[in-house]
Amino acid sequence: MKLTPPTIKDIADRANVSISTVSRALNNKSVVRQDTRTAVLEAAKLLGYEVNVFARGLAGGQSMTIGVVSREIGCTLYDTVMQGVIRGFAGTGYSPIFIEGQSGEDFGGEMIQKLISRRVDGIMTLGGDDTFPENLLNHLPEELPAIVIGKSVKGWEKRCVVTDNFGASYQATQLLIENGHRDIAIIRGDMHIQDAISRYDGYCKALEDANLKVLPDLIQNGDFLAHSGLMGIHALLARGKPFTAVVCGNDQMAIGAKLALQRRGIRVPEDVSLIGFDDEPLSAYVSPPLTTLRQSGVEMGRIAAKGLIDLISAGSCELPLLACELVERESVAKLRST
Amino acid sequence: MKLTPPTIKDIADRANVSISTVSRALNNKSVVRQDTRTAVLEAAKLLGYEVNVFARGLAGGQSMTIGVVSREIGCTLYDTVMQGVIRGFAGTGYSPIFIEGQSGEDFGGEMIQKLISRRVDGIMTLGGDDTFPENLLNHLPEELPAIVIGKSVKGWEKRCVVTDNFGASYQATQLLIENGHRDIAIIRGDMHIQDAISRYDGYCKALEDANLKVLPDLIQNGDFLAHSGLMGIHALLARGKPFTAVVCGNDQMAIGAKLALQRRGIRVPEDVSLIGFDDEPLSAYVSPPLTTLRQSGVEMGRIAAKGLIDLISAGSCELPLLACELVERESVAKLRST
DNA sequence: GCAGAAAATGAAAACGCTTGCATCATTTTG
DNA sequence: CAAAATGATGCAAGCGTTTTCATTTTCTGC
Repeated sequence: MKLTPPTIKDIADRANVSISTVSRALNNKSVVRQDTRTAVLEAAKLLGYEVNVFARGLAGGQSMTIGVVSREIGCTLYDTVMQGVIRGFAGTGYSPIFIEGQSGEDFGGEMIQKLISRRVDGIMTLGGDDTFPENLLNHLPEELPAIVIGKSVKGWEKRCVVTDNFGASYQATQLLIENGHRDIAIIRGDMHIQDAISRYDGYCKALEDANLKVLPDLIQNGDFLAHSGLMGIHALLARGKPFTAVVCGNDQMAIGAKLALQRRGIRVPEDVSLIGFDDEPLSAYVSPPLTTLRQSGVEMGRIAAKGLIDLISAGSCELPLLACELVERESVAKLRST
Repeated sequence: MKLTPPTIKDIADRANVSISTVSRALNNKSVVRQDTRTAVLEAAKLLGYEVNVFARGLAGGQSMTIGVVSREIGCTLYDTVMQGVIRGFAGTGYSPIFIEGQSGEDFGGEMIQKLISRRVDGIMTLGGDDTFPENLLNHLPEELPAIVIGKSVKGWEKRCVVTDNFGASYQATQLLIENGHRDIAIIRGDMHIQDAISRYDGYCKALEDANLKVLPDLIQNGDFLAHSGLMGIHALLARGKPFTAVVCGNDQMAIGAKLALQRRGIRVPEDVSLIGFDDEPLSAYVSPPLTTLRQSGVEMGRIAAKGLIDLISAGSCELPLLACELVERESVAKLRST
């Protein structure tokens, strides 16, 4: 590797133009004549020129850096979203940097400072709870392009990449209802998290639309981890209120629930149907294979990245509402007539 | 947010010193008098100063950026390693940027250029296959600090963060042997990947040390995905050579294998014992719960981050060989005397 | 109390790029 | 055909740091 990479000065010499022209040609400003531009571009290519991000950033140009800020990660979905983000930015010149806020962190403070310090060209937020990402967004300079992933934030609807959790959950619950189930329990995810809330709402709506009651005895809280699914079943059972199906906040909890049921001698799906969310890699390989609603984290990340780039360059972006795909496997069965 | 963040000039004015002194004080150079330093630091704090990474980078200082380059990710373990890396750098001032090389990418070219362009202070590589990360490392400037995660690279032993896959696999196989098993099959991971190779080697060594033969008929290739575990069992069974235990390259394949076995009416662990790797979140919640060797990706990432920082600041680092922890659950049983 | 050494500080030159303004070349217009 | 408008290019001033070198201050030993 060359110790001192070529600079625009080198290009300028080689192409017999001034460095300003080189800069303009490289940045696709319109004021360069076509043949000069190609000459410059050729010289640049020949020299293996790569812009010095720092110099550009300093000079007031773009930093080509995107700040991706999230609350504590640890949820499988957002891991894959990160992947999608990385891929989405690959080859675009932008580099995402990830900032993970510890819970309870002062988002207005340190985090913003870090973003400023790096002069990010845009930011993305990952995930949502009661206060995040609103607390961050509120402190952001108006003109900084931002995309929100995983929560539909008031006033930012056009800039949110979300899966239709409500609709998906509605669909899941409806599937259960169509199969004859009446006593449908739910093990919710962490209700501080937006996804959990939307899914719960979808469950309620589906029930109501079918003239079924939402019974507190059939509602159990979890935290998206398998263990809470398992404990959830025990809690549900302990209440004595019978149920024949359970909507689970995600696959992990569904699998925990499944285990708890099976250990108690309750068969899935013969006695109790189960449905999850996310379609994790393993969900197809448990017994019975889990019926679930698939959403692609990678896709979310990709879309968000593309959206943010559009936002930066064009000032606007088009973001589709991502639908979940129902993956019917074997954990849901028709209610046996008793 | 202030539109123009404070600069060292502002601090200098406020503390009645020159900007050079401010710079020195901020960077902990020894040549500043103690009281001047505190004065500067106070002023900086008061103004909410945050260094402009670009200016620093340009001026030849540090970029405070770490390049994390990997082959295609998609393996759950490396997702969590990424998390560990992010956390490991949190609060240190360094920001990792992730670069994912598509397979077949010319590592000597574009990728290096990007790293240079960003003037990274150090790099980390994630994962390993036949040629990666050697192909990258060879093109690196000598003086660039680098840490390798997931492969023990020749000549870089001191800079590799690896789990003892060989030892872990040896231990796994040994556990099976201790339980009386003689006919032990293996479903290997993708043999282009270092982890798969080491695990296979450990399996062979354990067998040999117990005077058992490594039989080609009991060796099956997989790709770390559950489906390949499932197919692996079918292939193994089709060969007709009986076996009573299977070492699987990771938990996903183990769970795929388990399903295949159960579907064929072969009981786990009564008829065939199964052992996996990685201890994925769900591994404890399948039936029977999977015996496995746990390794912590987050821990790997953390350690690597710390190591790299040491390397950058002190010129050397201490990296422990990470041991896997045997998690005994219920997928391994004593061989029934026939 | 002073010479000289050591320590602390300041002035100014990079670092590589963008960009406003001035300049020069090329068209267009009257 | 001259004058004005337009288009393309060059010049030079930053951007906020670090760092070298020179200068000033403080300390040491006599």
